[in-house]
Amino acid sequence: MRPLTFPIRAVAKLTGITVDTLRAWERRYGVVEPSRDERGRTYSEADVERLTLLRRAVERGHAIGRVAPLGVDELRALVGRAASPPVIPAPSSPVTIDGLLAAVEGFDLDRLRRELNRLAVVLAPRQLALEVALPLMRAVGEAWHLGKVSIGQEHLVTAEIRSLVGALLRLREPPPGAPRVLIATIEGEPHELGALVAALLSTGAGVAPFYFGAGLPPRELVAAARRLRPRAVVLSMAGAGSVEQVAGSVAELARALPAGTACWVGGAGAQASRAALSAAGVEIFDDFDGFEQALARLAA
Amino acid sequence: MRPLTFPIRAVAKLTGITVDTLRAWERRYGVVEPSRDERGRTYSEADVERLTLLRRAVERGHAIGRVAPLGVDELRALVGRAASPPVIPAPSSPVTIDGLLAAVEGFDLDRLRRELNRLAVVLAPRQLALEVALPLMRAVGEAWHLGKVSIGQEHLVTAEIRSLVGALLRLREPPPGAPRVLIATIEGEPHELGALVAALLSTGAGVAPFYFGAGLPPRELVAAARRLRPRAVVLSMAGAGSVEQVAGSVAELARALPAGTACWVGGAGAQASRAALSAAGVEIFDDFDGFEQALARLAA
DNA sequence: ATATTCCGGTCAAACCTTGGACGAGGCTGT
DNA sequence: ACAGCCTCGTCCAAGGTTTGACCGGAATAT
Repeated sequence: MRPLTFPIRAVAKLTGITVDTLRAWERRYGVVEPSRDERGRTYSEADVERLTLLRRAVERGHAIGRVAPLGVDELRALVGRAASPPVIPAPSSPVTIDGLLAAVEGFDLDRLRRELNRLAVVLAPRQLALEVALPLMRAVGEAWHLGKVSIGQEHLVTAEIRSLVGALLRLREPPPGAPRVLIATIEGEPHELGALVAALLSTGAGVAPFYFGAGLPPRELVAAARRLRPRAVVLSMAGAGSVEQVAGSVAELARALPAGTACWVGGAGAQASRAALSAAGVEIFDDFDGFEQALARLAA
Repeated sequence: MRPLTFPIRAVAKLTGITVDTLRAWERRYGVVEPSRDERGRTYSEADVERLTLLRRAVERGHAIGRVAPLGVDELRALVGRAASPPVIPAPSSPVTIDGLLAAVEGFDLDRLRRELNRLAVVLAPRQLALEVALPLMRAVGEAWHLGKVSIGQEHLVTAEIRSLVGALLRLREPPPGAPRVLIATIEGEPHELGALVAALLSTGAGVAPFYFGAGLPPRELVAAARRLRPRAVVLSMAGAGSVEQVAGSVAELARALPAGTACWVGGAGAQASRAALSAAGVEIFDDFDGFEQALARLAA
């Protein structure tokens, strides 16, 4: 393949040096020696890198006349990365679930939605997922056991949170080239909140989630994995239904995944079927903390 | 199944190249060789991809005459490897803001909010900012000049967009160790939309924005820059008010910034006071494109 | 009739080239 | 302190090419 070359205009955009200055630097200091063709200067990639370094050096106060004759290595040393220490500590405001729960108990959907939106604006998605969505669902579950909320109310709040998290999910575009994970819930496992939270955490960790929703047959997931080539297939097992059957499906899936694609499972159901799952090569996460660490390893 | 083909009009929409230019490119450089049927040219999907790449290359400063003979792979290399497998093709679907404008004209805040939220869910933040928020504000401004909307309506939609973009901003947490920029509007410049968009673009580029809002005195900004040590202080100058005075404040600020912190300014007001600003060492951006490239250089 | 496409010709704006000049800021010697 | 010199980004002029857009006329389909 022919080496890439750039006309002066493109170099100006890439380096942030104006066209005039570029020519002046070349004329006066021989900063680079681009080759020419009938259309004018053609810079090489090496030229562009050198110019970028020079620009940075100048930005830091060095005179162009002094740094112009330096070699690339010297320039690189000159503009070496400076990590900057001072970070503003974000005051972590305690979040109360009580207000939300009260809204649910009072069937006050409006208030619930308002509160959730307010929190969504104030909190980072990760915080929202871990400190609001999950505790709220847990609280609602307990309230249901106590007979304080009905099954209808539970569905209501689930739907609400689902749509909120779903919206958050779409709002964050992963960086290009980020590692991919495929996130879903397997056939027989209808609770998708855990999967949603996993998707949200993925985006926060610089991993691109492909969220497939709840109740996918293993075959579908395998087919999807073959096409998308994710680094991992992430499944959530809440463990409310028939754990054995779900675990069986997961094991079947894990064995059929292409090489290079791991199978990660979290949730109470996963912990209940630890033996069967790990025999099939599944990695089990006991909490979202471990999951986030695994994500960080992927993104690194 | 017959392979998909597109008439010239559709290709123009898809690639963003006008019909005339499309024909000129073909005539002069043989950029693609679409087949013909009785209606005219029929472009293949490959043609469309090639043309899109060419357009991007031209946008980045390459001369069409020079890049025309290059192969698809070379073009892709030239344009940067943003080409992950096209799982989410993200066709640059032109978003219409007519509905939004109609909602504003009809004082239909509910509908405006609904529409904006819908778009916020569907579109990536970058797209939302550049293709919805900015054009909408421009359209509202024009409608105001024509007397079709009142100043109150303008404030309404401004507030709405502001809160939406503000929410988006908080939703994205930058990766730890990312380079920082400080974003604000200087004393005397009340329009903060440009600054908000800049903040949004920063997060997309892997740069952590510290957003300070509108109307900061230079002294405050310098003090903040001293503590935070950002790589750049980014200011938006819409240029509605007294441009000279604002430019003076910006120049004052630029001279007082600590070494290693650049001063970047964008907006119509910046272009109007180009001379005074660049004398003070301010870097001026004519469009968000240039700003994004500068961000990319920071993050690199 | 109206709309779309075709083609070739034409034109103005943008671009690249070289070389010189201007001016703001910094350094130095008196 | 002040004049003089140097540095360096920007601007200009002049001469050339490139390129996007527009025009007019013809063909064809709705």
